[in-house]
Amino acid sequence: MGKSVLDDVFDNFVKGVKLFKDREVLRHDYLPNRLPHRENQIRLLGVTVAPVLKDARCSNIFIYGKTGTGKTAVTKYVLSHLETKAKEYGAQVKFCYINCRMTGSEYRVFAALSQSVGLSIPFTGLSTGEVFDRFRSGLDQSRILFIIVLDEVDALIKDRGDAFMYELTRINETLSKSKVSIIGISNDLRLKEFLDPRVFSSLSEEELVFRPYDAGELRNILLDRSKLAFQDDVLSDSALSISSALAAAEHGDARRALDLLRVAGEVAERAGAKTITEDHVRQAEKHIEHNRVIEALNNLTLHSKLVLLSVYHLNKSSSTTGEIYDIYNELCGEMGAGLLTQRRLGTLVNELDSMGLVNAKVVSMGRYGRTKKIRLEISRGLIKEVYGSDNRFNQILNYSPKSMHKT
DNA sequence: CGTCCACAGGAATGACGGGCGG
DNA sequence: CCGCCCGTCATTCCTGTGGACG
Repeated sequence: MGKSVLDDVFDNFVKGVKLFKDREVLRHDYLPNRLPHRENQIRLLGVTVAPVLKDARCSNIFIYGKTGTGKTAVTKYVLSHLETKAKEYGAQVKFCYINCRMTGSEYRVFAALSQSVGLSIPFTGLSTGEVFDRFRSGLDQSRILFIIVLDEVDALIKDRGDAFMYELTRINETLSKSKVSIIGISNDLRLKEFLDPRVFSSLSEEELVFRPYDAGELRNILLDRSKLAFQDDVLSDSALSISSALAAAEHGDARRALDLLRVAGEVAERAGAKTITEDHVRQAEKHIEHNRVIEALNNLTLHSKLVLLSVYHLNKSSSTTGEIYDIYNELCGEMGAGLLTQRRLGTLVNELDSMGLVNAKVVSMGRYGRTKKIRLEISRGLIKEVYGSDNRFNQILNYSPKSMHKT
C-alpha cells in the first residue's frame, strides 16, 4: 500500500497542534449566553415584551441596526428567556421567528406563520389571501399571545411592497381569542420611507436602535468568544486587535469579526502554526473574499455570466450599457444562446453590481446621452480561473469580439 | 437657454414549470 | 382531470432625465 498524499494531511491534523476547542462558537448562528455591550437593548426589549407574562398583548417593536450589530442575537436571547419564564408562569405565549430575506415572499411568510400555529400549508398552490385566512383562523383557535419576529423585513418590503405588513398590523382587529405582537427587524435605517405611514406608526409603538460596535467593543466580544472557541494561549493579542479593527472599519460588524477569527484559526491550523497571528487574520480576510467571489461566479445564471464576460472582454476602465450589449450580443451568437433585451441586461448589470462583481454608476454625458458606466470590480485573473476550466466558456473566454475597436 | 442623446428604470403583461383543491 | 394560483424570468411599452452642445 503506497503512501497517499492524504497521509500528510491526516497526520498533520492528528499530530499538529489543535487550536480550536469549539469551532461552532464562532459561527454567527451560535447564540452565546452573554452579549457584551447590549445590556441596554436586552433590558429594553425585555421590558417591552414582559406584559405577555401577564396575558396582555405587548407593543409592537421596531428594531434598527446594521448587519452584525446583534439585533437578531438579542431578540432570540430575550425571546428564549421569555419562553422559559412563560412556561414557569403558565402564560400562553408563543413566538415565531422568520427571516424574511431567506423566506423570500409574502406567501412563504404566511405559510411559515401558519406552520408555527400547527397548520400545514403547501409550498405553492393556494392564493396568498387564502393562506392568510387560514393562518388567522388557525391562530384564533389556538388561543395564544403570538409574537411574530420578522427579521430583515426591509428586504421583503423593498421588493414586494408593504401590503402584507398592513394586513399583519391589522390582524388583531379580527381576532377574538388570540393576540398578535410584531417585532420587526431592519438593516436599513431609512425603512420608514418605504412604509405606509399607518403601517409604520402601528409597527413602531416602540423603537430600538442598535449602534454599530466600535473596535474596543468588538475586541471584548471576540475575547469572550475566543475563550470558548480556542485552546488557551493560542490567540495572539495582535490577531485579536486586528480582527476587531478590520470589522470596526466595516460598519462595526460583529459577524464579520467572528468570521475573520474563525477563518484565521483555520488558516493557522492548516499552516501547522501553534498560535494565531496578525498575518493569519490578514490571510483570512483575503480567503473570505476570494471564496465569496468564486461562489458568486459559479452561481450566476448563463446570461449573467455572459454579461460579466462581456465586461471582461471590453477590458476598459469603464464601459457603457450600449457597448456591453454589443459584445453580449456577439457572445450569445457565439454560444448559440438566446438573446435578452437591453432592458433586461440593465437589471442583470445592477444585480452584478449589488454582488460586488461589477461597479455600475449612472452618469450623464450631456449631449451624448445618459448611461451606466460599468467597471469590473474583481480581478481578471479570477474570471479566467473560474470560467477557464469550464469547457462551455473556454472558447468564449478566448473569443475576440469584432466590435472592439470602435470608440 | 433649450434641445436631444442614450439610455435609466417603473409598470403591465406573458410564458413557464410546479402544485394545489375539488 | 381541470381550473386556478404560485414564483421566476423575460418582454414590451413607457416616461424620465443630466448636462454638453449649439
